Amino acid sequence: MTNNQFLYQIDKKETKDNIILTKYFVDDKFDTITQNVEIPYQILANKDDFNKLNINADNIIVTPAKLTDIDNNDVIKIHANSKELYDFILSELKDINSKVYEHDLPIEHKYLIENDLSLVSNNNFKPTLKYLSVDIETIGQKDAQEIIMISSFSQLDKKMSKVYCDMSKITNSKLSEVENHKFKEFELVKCENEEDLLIKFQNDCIEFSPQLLIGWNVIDFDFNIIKQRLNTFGLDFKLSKFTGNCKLRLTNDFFSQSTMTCPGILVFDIIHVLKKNFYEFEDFKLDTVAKAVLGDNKIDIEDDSAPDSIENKIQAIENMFKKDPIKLIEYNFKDSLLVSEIVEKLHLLDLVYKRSILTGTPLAKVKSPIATLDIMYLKELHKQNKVANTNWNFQKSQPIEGAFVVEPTQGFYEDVMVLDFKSLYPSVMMTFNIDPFTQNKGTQIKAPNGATFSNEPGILPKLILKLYKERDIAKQEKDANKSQALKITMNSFYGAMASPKSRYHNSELGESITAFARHITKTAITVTEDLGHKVVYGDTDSIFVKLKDLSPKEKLEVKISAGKVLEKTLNKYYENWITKEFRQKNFLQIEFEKMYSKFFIASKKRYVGYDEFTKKTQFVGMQAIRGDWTDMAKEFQIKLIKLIFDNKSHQEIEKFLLDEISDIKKGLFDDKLIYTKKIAKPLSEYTKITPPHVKAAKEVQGFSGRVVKYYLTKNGPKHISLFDIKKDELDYDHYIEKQLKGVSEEILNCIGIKFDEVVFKKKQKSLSSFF
DNA sequence: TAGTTACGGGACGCTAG
DNA sequence: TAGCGTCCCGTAA
Repeated sequence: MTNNQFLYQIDKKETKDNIILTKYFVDDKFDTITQNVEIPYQILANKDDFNKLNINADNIIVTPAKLTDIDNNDVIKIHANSKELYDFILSELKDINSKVYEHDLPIEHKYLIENDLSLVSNNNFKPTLKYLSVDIETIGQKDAQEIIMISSFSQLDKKMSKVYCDMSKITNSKLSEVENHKFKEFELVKCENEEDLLIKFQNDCIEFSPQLLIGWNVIDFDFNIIKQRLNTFGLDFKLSKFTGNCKLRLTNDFFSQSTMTCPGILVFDIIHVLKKNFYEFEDFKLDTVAKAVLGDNKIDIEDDSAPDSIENKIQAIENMFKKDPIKLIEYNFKDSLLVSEIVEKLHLLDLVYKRSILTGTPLAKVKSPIATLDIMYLKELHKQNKVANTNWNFQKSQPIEGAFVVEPTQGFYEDVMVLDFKSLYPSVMMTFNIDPFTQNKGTQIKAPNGATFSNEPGILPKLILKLYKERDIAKQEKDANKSQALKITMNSFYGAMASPKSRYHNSELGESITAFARHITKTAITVTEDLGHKVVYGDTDSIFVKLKDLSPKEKLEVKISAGKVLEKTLNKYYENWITKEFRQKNFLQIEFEKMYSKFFIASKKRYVGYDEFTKKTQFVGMQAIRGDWTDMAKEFQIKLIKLIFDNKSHQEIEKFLLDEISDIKKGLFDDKLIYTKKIAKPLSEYTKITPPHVKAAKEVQGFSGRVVKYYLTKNGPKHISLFDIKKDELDYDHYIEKQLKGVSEEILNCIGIKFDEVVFKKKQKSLSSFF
């Protein structure tokens, strides 16, 4: 047996007598190894309280846990030999209002913590899960879909490049063409019917035995339908060689995401993996992401005249299946391939594995900050022979006051430099020793909100410091993924502490973090302005500074070195403050990050800057980057800013505006006047007001889905699937007044151009020339 | 089963007149 | 019909 093993999944099964954990490991040959452990039903309870109970001790084993709780009470471990007894003891303890510790902790996590199991047995082992990327194509109306194809691709085995196709559904005249076609990249598995297709796919999957299934929206769509269709034919939803079926937990509510688990197989929807690792794209269509990541594109199946409504897409697939089944088969395969290529190009799974290994959190849970913090924290806490409370039924608490944002003066500026604090919240937690177990234990450290912390090193700061140091090493080794994994983990801890769902949550502690952060950013502003510079803006951990006596004509190097001087001054200030006032090691660090030679600030959280380092214009928070503005307006704003940054004349800018208006009225931008907005809750719950996108959605019969695309017509909002170019007249005045003016008025104002005057003058002119 | 708060700005819909 | 509070979405950090 090799010692290169990675624990990638851990399942539990409750029996009458005990709990059985199944551990799934992957080794360096990509094989799965399983191991079962039996765990007794166990309770951590307050010793004194338990002794008050009159319980027959024959069936239970009580051992001292050698742990104490936060109030220094002794804790005992109660082993019950049955679920029944366990439940009984619990209810007895509850009756006398006794504390039970860490009882909400999932048993798998408890096991990992108590046994201090490393997820990899050999630290140099870089695990890889054998995955199968899956995509299906269907025909038929919603809720009555039939699967016509399933494609699969594995990064580790070319033989798994397959498209399973139901040949019985292919148009007769095309059948021989498909049968004789030689597909280069994959094997076409010819199936007699849908049932045959499902069985063949299922058998191949079981035989191949991947550790991971991936795809695009693969749980909510592909596997959901695969499950339904298997059940229709009386077949089990089984994809794994290990005992048990796959479980699909779809969430109908609008907030959480669906999950799927199989014995020994994890299932990742790559969309969610990307989002959880802070990747950003224009949207999360496979097409868009593939293009951004790979520069590649899918075979285009969409009819250009019919932008992506779901109905149209279904229709397009049906049409292609009839007219050109070979193309659809290739298209189907390409989807599976693209998902794999995205994953490989970004080393996305490697990032997830690293997060798991670095935090000791099972792969399925790394996306949860609370679970991650819990596992890391409890390991340390137990080492100190302490035990945490159970977070029984958390309640919504008063929101914690958050960050400080500078009220800016709207307008254009030149040479604005951005300095920001590196990982501000983690560095605050380390510097000020913020931890539930150091809280109220001494007054050496006093937060602006009144919370006090001792100098005795806390667990949370220690955890962060460990990650912080590892990140430095990762940076030196140029391991971008490892560095990113550590950054994500560090930054997630504040969120976990500030959530009432976390067992460590308390408002005063949460407040202390943000209060320190506000204080620090405000001090940075004071110190900077005392030097005579001007702070134009700032948000949470950043300040935007216009340096005094710095001519725009100065060379870039001169500007940069001036920025570095300020950076140094500020860092010296904080070093001094922390060591003198708190006698702590200082982790606060501000860095000269950006140099905007051209800068426009619209309001808090909305600005544009031309970055001298990247040589790119960055839009932050502006309409130009918001998904709920029309393309026409967004593109106009970008062009307008460019004209102004390029110092174009007023005449030129006014002409640009007037030309745009006339082009809109000529209908040249009709395809860029579509509004896109998400439906955030079930349609029936919009009771207070009916926003335009909801109106548009309500007119579509049986509307399902979360994205609404609509036009604004003279008769109000109209969903694009119901829009009829002959009957519905686009409301150009609305688009000019709301969209065009909306994205440009405040900008034009700042350079002394009044939108209304320009547009109004034009009207007068055209009228006079008309008469 | 679940990280947080701050913020801008359009549209709606009630209220006063 | 103007003014204003509220809902709603998408965003910054």
